[in-house]
Amino acid sequence: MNLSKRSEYALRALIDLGIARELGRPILQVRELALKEKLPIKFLEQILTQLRVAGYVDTKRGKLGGYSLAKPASRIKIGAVIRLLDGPLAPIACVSQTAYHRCTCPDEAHCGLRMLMLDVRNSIARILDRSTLGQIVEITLRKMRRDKVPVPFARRSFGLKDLLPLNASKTRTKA
Amino acid sequence: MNLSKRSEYALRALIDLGIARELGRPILQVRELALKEKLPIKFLEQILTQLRVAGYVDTKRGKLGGYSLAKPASRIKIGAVIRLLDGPLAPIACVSQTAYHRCTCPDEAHCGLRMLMLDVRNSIARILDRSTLGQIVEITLRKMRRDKVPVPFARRSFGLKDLLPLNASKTRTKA
DNA sequence: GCTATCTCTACTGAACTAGTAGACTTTTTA
DNA sequence: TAAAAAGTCTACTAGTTCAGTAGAGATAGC
Repeated sequence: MNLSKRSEYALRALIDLGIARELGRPILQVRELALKEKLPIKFLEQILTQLRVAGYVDTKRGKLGGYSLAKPASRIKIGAVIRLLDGPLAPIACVSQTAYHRCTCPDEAHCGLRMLMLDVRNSIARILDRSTLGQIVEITLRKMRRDKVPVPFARRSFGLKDLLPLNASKTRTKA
Repeated sequence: MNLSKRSEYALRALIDLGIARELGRPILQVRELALKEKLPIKFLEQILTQLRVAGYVDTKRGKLGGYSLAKPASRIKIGAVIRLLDGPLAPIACVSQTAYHRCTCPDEAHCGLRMLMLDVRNSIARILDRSTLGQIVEITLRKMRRDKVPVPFARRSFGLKDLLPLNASKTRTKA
């Protein structure tokens, strides 16, 4: 019943991109994403490439380049992202809707295990196929504001040339 | 979101043991189980050993030996069996009830991914921790009878020394 | 004591996971 | 126009897990 690191990192990155866009910063660099979520940068890069190929993110090369969402967050379904990276949601292939494969049991119609797993797969799919990135971003932001937690990726307020290097605020938070 | 073969085979075996007991044959041999479910016998043996150590099945050695359920089927929770063989049900460790482990995200309380995965884990656990082997056996048997499908592991009706070898009925079914 | 059964330990090939490395291309900007 | 800063692409890898296989040994029934 595991979510792979690939999927986990992909979702974290997408959520961050969604939050950042909502706050007026449509483009983020791999470095920023990796830093914020403490992920290995090169691994994250690979994952973002996968997301680009699948049409979830756009990229811009060169200086001031980076990644952005390729479509409205409300149209990105979490279930689809997980299926892309981890394969089917179903615990066993014989109850998968998207990648059905017969199992070895002699009689599917009377297989107790199958009935149970079908229940599980439907329950998982109901949640993941209905929730969108948009919802998650919205809920997260609302919670952060309610609890007065500083939101990440706030718009840079000093024009293109920032007065502070990117990690300065991080270093100074505790001081 | 995968169920391992280990868990799958374990559950198939337990269900079979439950059905067999219900039909008056409390003990089954590995060979019978492997044959019915088409599983590799030595692998299944390993799994059954694990189930024995955990107290789910009893064994009897020697001729006429075999495996039987160590407790009432109604007291065997599917979730517990899966946890034994596959580890926690939760998709990520930071939402596990039985094996919680902090993740790398900076703020658990405001992590959108976590909220979502908590939902998924609860949904899975709700199903698997509530269903018992007894329920599955009961439903399976009822379905089989309703559909007039021949039930497996019917009581041997000719005393200890069967007139037919074990696989004869299987071979002849189609003829 | 023979035979059929479970028991225990060790081994293994293949696939997967979670990365790392580095040369290359593209864009900005000084 | 060239340096710097970004993403791109391909290849590699250590470690782990999965799904078994193998075989000698213990035990019980006949």
